[in-house]
Amino acid sequence: MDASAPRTRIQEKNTAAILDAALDAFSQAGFRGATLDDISRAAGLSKPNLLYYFASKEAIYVQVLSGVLDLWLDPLKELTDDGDPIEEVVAYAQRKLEMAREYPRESRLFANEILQGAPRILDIIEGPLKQMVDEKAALIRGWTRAGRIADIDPYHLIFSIWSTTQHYADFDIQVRGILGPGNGHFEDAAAFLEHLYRSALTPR
Amino acid sequence: MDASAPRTRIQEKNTAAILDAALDAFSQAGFRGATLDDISRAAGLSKPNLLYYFASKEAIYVQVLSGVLDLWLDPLKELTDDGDPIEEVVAYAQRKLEMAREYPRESRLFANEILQGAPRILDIIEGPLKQMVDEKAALIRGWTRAGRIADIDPYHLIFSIWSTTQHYADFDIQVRGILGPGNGHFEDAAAFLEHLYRSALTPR
DNA sequence: CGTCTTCCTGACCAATTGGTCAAACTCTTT
DNA sequence: AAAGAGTTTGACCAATTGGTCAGGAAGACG
Repeated sequence: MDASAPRTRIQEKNTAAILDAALDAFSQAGFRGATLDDISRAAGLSKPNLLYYFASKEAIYVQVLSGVLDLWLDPLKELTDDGDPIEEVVAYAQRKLEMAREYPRESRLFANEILQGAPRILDIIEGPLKQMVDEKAALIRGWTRAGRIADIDPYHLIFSIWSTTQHYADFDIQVRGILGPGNGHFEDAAAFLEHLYRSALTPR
Repeated sequence: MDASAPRTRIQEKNTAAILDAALDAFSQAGFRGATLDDISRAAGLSKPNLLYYFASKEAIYVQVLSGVLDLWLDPLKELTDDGDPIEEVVAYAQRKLEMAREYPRESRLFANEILQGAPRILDIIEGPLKQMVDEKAALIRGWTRAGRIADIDPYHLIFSIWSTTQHYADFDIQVRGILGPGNGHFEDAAAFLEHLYRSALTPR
């Protein structure tokens, strides 16, 4: 069966349940740590039925990962030359932080994949992702040359935005262990990141 | 056998080989992803011989993790009231970056553990680690109150230092995929982070 | 209603994996 | 060199896990 294009209502419902359960499982335990039994139990289906919809564990993982990738690399596209450069960058950081809050499972799955050496998406990183980052880095370089922002390495700026924002999803347990439960710290993080990038980018 | 206190030369050599191989394996594949066969092969020992030195896979992992924790939480201790506050924070970030360069395996193992929900070290996070962070946060708060640095959330400052520096170890593949191979980017990262934190902390 | 397709399951399988154990080997010590 | 401790291994085991398969149940449709 090809579950990438559901044709009936039952297929649609079940593939959605599988992918959601799989996102849960894979993001918590990694590819190897998650089992088909876990996923099928969480999806409310039998294991053979899982494999009726997807050819293999790998196939499930790849489809989940593919969905995550689309979602994950999207916000960067919106970093454009439209408004004030500093506001653009700050807004991008806020958008990424929002993603970490709204989609922690996706963030963790991505982190897991990269940690294991990105065996399935290395070509995407070295291809489309690199290309987009190069593009945005050139844009930022242009702002620096025009004197609109401080002289700053655009690649490491982007890396720092990725890391600081995703930290609140990937290291969630650590953050909560230190700050206590609840979600209030996201407000503080937003304010902190705004200050961090505004001060780093403001020409002096 | 209790491998935590080697008594003979053979024990010393073999436990060291096992722990090193285990650090390799666990940091690359996580606890579940790594197998005793992997570890024993890399250590040049038979599997039963591994289990002569360590009671179980879990015991190996715990000992490796314990070593990593000691190493990992150390640099923060050196953040003191000795010199100029801004230089102190910048130096801390540089130290952490240096750790990411020197000990990427340790960084990844730690990241893996936290990602999986820190099942084995949650008490350390909520206890000693939280305590030390609280302490350092109070120190930084004091600097702000004295007008020596900008008004900034000390907890999120520490989180951002952790995330930006560890990113170069944990997301190494992504960084290299975008910047190309080699280690030259660590110099650029050091310069970037210095600028980032200097500008964020300088009172305006 | 009957038929054809889609959906689902119990039973089963081979491979992997963490771990055991008795026996053998080697090194140290007296 | 003999005793005794420390070290190593091959053979084995039970549990888990990804995956298969033949057949049955349930929908869709003319």
